[in-house]
Amino acid sequence: MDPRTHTVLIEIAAALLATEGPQALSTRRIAAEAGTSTMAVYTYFGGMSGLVREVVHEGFQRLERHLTAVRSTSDPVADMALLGRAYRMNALANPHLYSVMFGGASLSGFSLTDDDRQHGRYTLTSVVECVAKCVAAGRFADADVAHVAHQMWIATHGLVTLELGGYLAAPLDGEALFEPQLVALMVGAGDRPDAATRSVRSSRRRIERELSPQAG
Amino acid sequence: MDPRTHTVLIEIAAALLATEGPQALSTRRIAAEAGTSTMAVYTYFGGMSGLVREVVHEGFQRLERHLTAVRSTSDPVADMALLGRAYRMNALANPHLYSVMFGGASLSGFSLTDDDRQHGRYTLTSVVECVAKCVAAGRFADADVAHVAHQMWIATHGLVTLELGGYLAAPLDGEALFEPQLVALMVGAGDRPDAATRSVRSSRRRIERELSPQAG
DNA sequence: ATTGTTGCATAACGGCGATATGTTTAGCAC
DNA sequence: GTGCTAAACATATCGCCGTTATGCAACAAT
Repeated sequence: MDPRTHTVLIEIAAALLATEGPQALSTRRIAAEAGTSTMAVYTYFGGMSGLVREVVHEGFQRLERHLTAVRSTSDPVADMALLGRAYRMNALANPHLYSVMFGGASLSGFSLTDDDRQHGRYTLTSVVECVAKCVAAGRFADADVAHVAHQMWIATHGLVTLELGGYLAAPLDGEALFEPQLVALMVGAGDRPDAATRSVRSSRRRIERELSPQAG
Repeated sequence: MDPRTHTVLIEIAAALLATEGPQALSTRRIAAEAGTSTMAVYTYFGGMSGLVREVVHEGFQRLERHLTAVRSTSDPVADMALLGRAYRMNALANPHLYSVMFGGASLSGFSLTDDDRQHGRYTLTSVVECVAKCVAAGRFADADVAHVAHQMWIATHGLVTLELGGYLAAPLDGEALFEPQLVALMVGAGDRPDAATRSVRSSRRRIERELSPQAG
């Protein structure tokens, strides 16, 4: 059992999924790129499904890392917007992976187990904590925190999947819809419209400020 | 060119997709069930993708029929909730079809064209009209109607896809999240919380009333 | 009647996931 | 060192897939 081959196979599969999409994932192709035979996929992962499962777990971990990497500011509502941005950007950066993770993109009989989905639900913990902060700060109404967190997740997921599916065309594309969508939900959660708008806009400015040094 | 064979193939494909999922869709299986050969799929649809495309178009039409079949009441906000219910119920009744339509469930290299997606966007026309009514009735703020309609669509789509993916588990399943999600968005659109809650609840009672004679 | 076209059956091709069957290698008791 | 065992991997094969090529019967037009 060579742990290097194990990781190499996952990385190659992830790269193939990212660059050429689900239909590029085949045992023969992966084995060829790894310089081994198709049997490696079976000895290490029990088959194609097992390998895809590992790639999906990797995707969940990456998503979780992106979300926990969001630094909290003094404005919890702005933090929520930052969380949404991080979530959306991660999905847009890895569209095929996101589809397999949440879209149930049925690739050659692969399907997630309840265990896999449990990883996906951890996505919510960051959001729940943020909603709790918003409530504690008096910005959101003292409603069911889990409900509100789910609403944020659902809306962002819906936006992302429709965007990935090509259903949000310019001029009303995902970018133009993201902020008003968040503001509407925040107002629905009890925040004042002007305050929510300010928080969301400030989160955008913060992102732009952080990205500009990298672009320059 | 037998138009009956044409329709029979589509119906069989749709039935297979509905009952056994995407992986049951194969030219050989469909041809066997239709009592013909695999060539029929190619003479009529040019290949598997063409057949799937017809099934998807059928799905869009069925969705549109479900949405336009929603009778408008005296309360446009309740109408919006009824629209959302019809959308969700249609998706839950045809989960595999919905995945192919919007989830980009990559089955054997099939992918939607911009023309296909245009059909999907017609989904919005019912919603846009309903939002316009809500604004006209003074229930929603006089904001961008297209934005609000998109928000409704996005949220309902997000709820449905997460539900289909198995990510909304009891006790916070799709059923428990549907109404608060709608209320939050309606409040975000400018409606008063108590009024929105009443409208959504009345829409649920209306549905229950209409379904009870069928159940008995 | 002949010709061309259409509709579909049959067979074949390349590629897929998966399995069966070697073959080679690694670890280890002695 | 030798011999044994088990794992890692290669090769070949099976059944299924979408697709294409080929053949053939029915029919239309001339």
